[in-house]
Amino acid sequence: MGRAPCCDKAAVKRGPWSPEEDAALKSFVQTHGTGGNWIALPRKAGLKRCGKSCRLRWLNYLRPDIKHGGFTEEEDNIICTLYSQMGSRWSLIASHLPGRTDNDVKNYWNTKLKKKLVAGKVSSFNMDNNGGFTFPNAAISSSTPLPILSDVGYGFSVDPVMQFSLSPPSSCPNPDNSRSSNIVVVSSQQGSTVSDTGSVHHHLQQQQQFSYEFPYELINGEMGVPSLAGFSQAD
DNA sequence: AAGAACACCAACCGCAAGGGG
DNA sequence: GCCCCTTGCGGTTGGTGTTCT
Repeated sequence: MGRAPCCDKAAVKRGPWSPEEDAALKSFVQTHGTGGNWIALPRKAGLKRCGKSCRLRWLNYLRPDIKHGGFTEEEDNIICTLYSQMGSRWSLIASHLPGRTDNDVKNYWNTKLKKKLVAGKVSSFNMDNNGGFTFPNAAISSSTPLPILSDVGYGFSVDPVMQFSLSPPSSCPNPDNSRSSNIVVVSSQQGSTVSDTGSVHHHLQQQQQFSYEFPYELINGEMGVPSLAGFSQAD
């Protein structure tokens, strides 16, 4: 026996919401509230929808404080910073962006921001005192302190041998901070993507600099525009 | 002009956590 | 402590519109 479905799928409507359903849900919630029970709500509101579907529709679309439309550069940077700190915790990230939903942020990341980062169009980041990273609107250079994160692009121009440096925060919470990192370097050239990987174990102490030289191969005699696609901490 | 490929995003699915009995 | 129900979350899918060939 599998898990019992949350509702009778044969009896509920699925797919896109009609304006009438939206109006019915919105009117009901604004008049009666959710009553703390989404499962019972569709029946009370006269909707042939699953409670989960109603909840999602309300939270992601019908709530009055929802902000529709494009993300600002400031929102981009907030998302990047928070993603570098806590990964795909979309609801937490969205809680820092008034009017944005976790679904919005997730979709935006997956469809646009990730590509933007890999293309190096988003500002670089700096380590903060808590070991996290921020994305100031600063020019990117290969000497900028590197982040510890995964799946985030980092654009810069380099020599065939790239040298990265990582500065621990001035008030490093763990002065004996030993880390193993994986590095993925991706180069986007016309019509192709070239990647290479490396790993390094480093031992960070307060005020100590770490650097790693990554031998970057020339492909077909031409250097593309490489970016650091992943620099992740391995525990 | 038409079909293919791509991009976007709303919605669904399944799992985990939390709370009440 | 256990079970059941509900909510919340993140990953994924699928429909639709747009761009490319």
